[in-house]
Amino acid sequence: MSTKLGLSQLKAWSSLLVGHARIFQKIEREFDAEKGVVPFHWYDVLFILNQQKEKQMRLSELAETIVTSKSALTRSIDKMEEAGLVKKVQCAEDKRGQYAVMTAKGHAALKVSWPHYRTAIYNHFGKYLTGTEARELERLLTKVSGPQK
Amino acid sequence: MSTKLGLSQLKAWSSLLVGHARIFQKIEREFDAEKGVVPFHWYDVLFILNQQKEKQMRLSELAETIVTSKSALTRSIDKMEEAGLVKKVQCAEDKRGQYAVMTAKGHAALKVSWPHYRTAIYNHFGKYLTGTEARELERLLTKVSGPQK
DNA sequence: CAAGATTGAACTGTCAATCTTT
DNA sequence: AAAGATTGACAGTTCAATCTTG
Repeated sequence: MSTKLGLSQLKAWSSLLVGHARIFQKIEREFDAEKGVVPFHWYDVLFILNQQKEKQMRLSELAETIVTSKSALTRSIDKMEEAGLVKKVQCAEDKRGQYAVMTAKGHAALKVSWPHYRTAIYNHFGKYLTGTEARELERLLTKVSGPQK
Repeated sequence: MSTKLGLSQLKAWSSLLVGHARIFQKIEREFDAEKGVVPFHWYDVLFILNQQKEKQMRLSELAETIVTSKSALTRSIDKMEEAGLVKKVQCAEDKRGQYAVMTAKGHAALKVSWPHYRTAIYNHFGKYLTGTEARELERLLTKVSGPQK
């Protein structure tokens, strides 16, 4: 396997590191004291669950989707369950499995949080891109994250 | 302040989240058992120090450069000092300040680690991009991370 | 034995408080 | 009072070990 890492690729890599860190630093800074706005990781979970019919998903599948580890997800989901935003339900077909199911309170939290995130994403990310640039950035980031699995 | 976050911008945002997470997951996975290869954050520190004349930098400046908090950096640098890769030296002009200075062992660790990172960055990132695409990705990520400060 | 999920122990990062120097 | 840096307490993450079911 070759290792021809060119200078332009290395600079692109560096811009990914720094750009991602900067943007996140700014966005997370905004929501420290907000009321009813859930933390980013929770938002991610609720966002994905909301896309599913039945508003539920298997834990292992959810972990893959939001790109985290099974153990980290178990702990997040337990916290979210304490907060009443999801509940865990045993799988009927496969007794090893668990579903995370979004509750009404979870759906409400998603709705309350979204305008805040939308504004932050716009102010610290979206407003710097034209539509064409946004589509090109998406294309390149998708390409570069490689084949699934 | 407006909140016109378009769909293309939102999709670009999502690709940044997922892309970054996927690529990092793969690269970090590769170095669990490697010998003499320092963790990513340490590599970052050594890389930056190596660019400086005198191979040293003030802690607060270093924290800004690698986009992390002062307290997190203090803890990293202390660990790196334990491992002998840097040492801390009090600033002569400003007695509040500390320099992180790369040691010979630190420089050796940088040299040992680099080929591993170069290969990983190539395999999980660089190889998916042509030179033109890499330059365009860098341009967009730099633009989108906004004005400094 | 493998897959889904959980847990304990150790580690790392974060926030606010603190200390020293400017 | 503000800046550079550190620290204690705490929350979140990771790794390997474990348990249950397939």
